[in-house]
Formats: sequence, structure tokens, C-alpha cells
Amino acid sequence: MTDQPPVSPRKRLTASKTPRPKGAARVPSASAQDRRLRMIESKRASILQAALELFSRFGLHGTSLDQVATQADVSKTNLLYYFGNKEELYTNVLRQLLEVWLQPLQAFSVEQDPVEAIRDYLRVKLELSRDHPAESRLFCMEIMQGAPLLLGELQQPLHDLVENKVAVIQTWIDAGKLAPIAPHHLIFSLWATTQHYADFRVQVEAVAGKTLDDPAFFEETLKSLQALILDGVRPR
Amino acid sequence: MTDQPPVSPRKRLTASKTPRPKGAARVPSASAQDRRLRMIESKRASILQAALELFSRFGLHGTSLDQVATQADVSKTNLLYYFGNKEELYTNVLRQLLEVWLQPLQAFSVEQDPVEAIRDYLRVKLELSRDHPAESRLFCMEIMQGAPLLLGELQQPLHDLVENKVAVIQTWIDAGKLAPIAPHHLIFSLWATTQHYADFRVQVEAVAGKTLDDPAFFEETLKSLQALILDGVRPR
DNA sequence: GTCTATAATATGATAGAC
DNA sequence: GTCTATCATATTATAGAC
Repeated sequence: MTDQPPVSPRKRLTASKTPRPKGAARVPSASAQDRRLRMIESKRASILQAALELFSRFGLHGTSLDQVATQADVSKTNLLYYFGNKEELYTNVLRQLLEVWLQPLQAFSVEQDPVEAIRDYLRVKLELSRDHPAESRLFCMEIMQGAPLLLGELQQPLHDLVENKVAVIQTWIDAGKLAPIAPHHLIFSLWATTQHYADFRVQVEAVAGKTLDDPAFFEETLKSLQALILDGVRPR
Repeated sequence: MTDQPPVSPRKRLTASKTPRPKGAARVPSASAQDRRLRMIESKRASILQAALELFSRFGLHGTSLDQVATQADVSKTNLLYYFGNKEELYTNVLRQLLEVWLQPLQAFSVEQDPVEAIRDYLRVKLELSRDHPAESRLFCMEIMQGAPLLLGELQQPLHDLVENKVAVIQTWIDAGKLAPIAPHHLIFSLWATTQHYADFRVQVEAVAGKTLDDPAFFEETLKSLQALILDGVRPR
């Protein structure tokens, strides 16, 4: 049915843990501790990365821990040592995602020229769609399913952030620097148009034959969106 | 984890099948046949409807046949009598979805005034987002997951349809009736901005406090999108 | 921290009576 | 066509050795 990732046998390159020679000190040195911590962190990170990619493609229920473990090159039991259960893994992926996701909007500020601010924002968001499509997809999926996990911790900060930027946009409009558009809808349109190229990538590819990975198509897309949002399609 | 639909015991209102009295004719009359066929069709339809709603919220793997059966008020075994297996049910839901989905774009034609055509298209698509959010979500999910099932039968007709409309838009541009925008990106933006209000409904509600079900918000949204797409935000 | 079982469960699907 | 079992399997999660 839904395209499933192959569960290939995990490559066993088990990073040769050079065993401690008999009689050597049991208490690890500070640098050894550091190495160990770095190792643990990098393992957690690779599990999270694998989980992000799989969850964003096949959904929470469409992805098994076995598949995540295989892609992260650890055993399933080992994965469950790092993340107590599937839900904990999933929420950790979401939490990490949010940091990347709410970043770009922060930049909007009254001091900027609105035309430049919108131009820049479109570029940054389109770069996110190109470079972090998995994050875009998972965010979309989670929101579509009612954001059962994100909503609680997302709603308030998102609402506040957006209200803040709505005020900025309104200031621009009042100053005559921007046409009188309802600020919320401008923000939604900026999100929708840019994220579309990540979330509907296969449709874009089916229709246009290209994706944002093609540099020329990226520039063409950016210019088109900037022109559309700034000047519309009605001839002047 | 992901918000799950409650598996409540199905209401057993088993539509009192008045049993045929002994000795009555075994061969059903034409009208009885009709009634039977209508009954079967309405049962199939209610199963498909339940499946659409659940699949669009929780995904294929996040929805069990038990949940679909419960929501459609049939037994799981009975459901499997109508649809041989889960995949068959899912593909039937998708096939039905496509009919609704590709309809509106057909309308675009060279004879129209482009400004009116775009106005109308935005309205129709926004009405779809309001009245058929489940279809919008499921389409989005399927495309995001790579459209493993849709792609085969969607790619060619979608590509042809879009190419046709791209030509229409190009004609308008060449006639000076529309600003010179890359037609593909205009189409993507029309899709993205309108579908956003269905697929990101909970985010829209979290941020703006309203949904398209609110008539005033619907009109405000429509006017905003029409103004944005037609004239942009740069003051004239 | 990592492994090999293995328990516990959910769920898709079938058999066979009526 | 609809029902009551029941099977078969996938998958989450744990126990316990090393």
C-alpha cells in the first residue's frame, strides 16, 4: 500500500570499541568522558534524524521502530534505550522541529522596509523548503492531524509571535508603505506558497518537471513568488 | 500519541430487515431488486465516507478497519465483504476524491476575462476548502507521502490538464491581459493559498481564532486572497 | 550500553454457519 | 449478506545476560 521503506539488514560496522586493557584505570579521564558524551549525543542525533525522515514520509503509524533503528544503524532495543518508547521519540522529533520552524518569522520588524522584508522572508522560507523538506512535511502532517502533541506548546507562542508580526504589518500599512491587506492572510499566504514546494514536491515535479534542488528552478520560483506577492497579476 | 478516534461500540440499530413470510415468492420483484441495489450502494457510500474522514485525519496506518466500520455503523467483517481489503478501501476513497479534486481547474478558458477567471477560481477552491476539508487533507497527505497510489493514474492527466491551463494563462499574458508571471507558479499559488485554510485549519484557528465555517471570515479570506493575487501588497 | 529472547497486543484477514 | 469465531502477523516493549 503506502510506499514503505525497505527494511534492509542494518550494516554492522559497529564502531570498533577498542577494549580497555586489563589493569587500566577504571575511572575514565575527563576527555574520555567527553568522548563518551559526544558519542551518545551523536547517536541520539542520528536516531532523531532517521526518525524525522521516516515519520515525515510515512507518518507516525506508518513507520516502525525497526525501520528507524535500521536507518539510524542501531538495533531496535538500543534505540529503546535512548528513547523510552515510540511516543517519546516522536515528541522529541517534533520539539527539535519547532526550533527550526518558528525562526524565520522572528526577523520581521518595523524598522525594515516592508518590500525588502517580504522579499527576504520568501527567500528564507523557500530555502527552508529546499533544505529541510522533511521538517516541512512533518509539521504539515502534525497540523493536519490536529496537532495533538504540538498544539499544547505551540498555540500560545505561535499566537503571540503572529500577533506581534500582525502589528508590524499594520504599522507598515498605516504608514502607507504597504497596500491595505489583512495581515493574517498575508502571513498565511507567505507560508502556504513557500511550503507548497516542499510538501507538494512530487506534484510540483509531476507538473513542472523540476524541484527546488534545481538552482534555476529555485530562482525562477523565488522571483515568481516575489513578483506575485508584491505586485499581483493584474497588469498595471 | 497521535490523537486517536475513540473506538466506541457500534450503535446496533440494525435496520430491521422485515423477514420474508414463509411461502412468499423467492424471485424478487424489479422494485425489490432496485431497493436492494440502492441499499448496497448507500452502504458502500457510508463506508467510503467514514473511511475518507478517518484516513484524512489519522492517515492510512493510523486508522484501523475497526474504526472505519464503527463510524460507518457496520461490522468489520461486513466492511470486508464490501471492500476485499484495506488497500482496496483506500484506493476507492482516493479514486472518488480525485473526481472532486480536478474539477475546478477545468473551468479556465481563453474566452474568460483573466481577472474574473482568477476571482472565480479562488472562490470555488476556497469553497472546496470549507465544504470538503477531508478531501483536501487526504489529497495533501497522499501527495506528501509520494502519492504511491495516486501518482500512477494522476501524473499524466494532471500534467496534461495543467499544461492546457498554462497555455491559457500564457495567451492572456501575450494579449497583455495579465502581468508576465510564470504560469506554473501562479497555479501553484492559487492551490497553495486556498488549500492552506483546509489543511492548516487548526493553525489558522490558533492564530486567527476563526475558520472558513464563519461566513464573515470566509468572505474576508476570499477578498484578501483576491486582492493579494490580483494586485499584490506593494502600494500603487 | 548493547545484545538475545520473548511477552503482550493490535489488527488485517479468513472460515464457515446461518 | 451478515454473523461469530479464529488465525496470522507485525510491532511495541520488556527481561535479563553480558
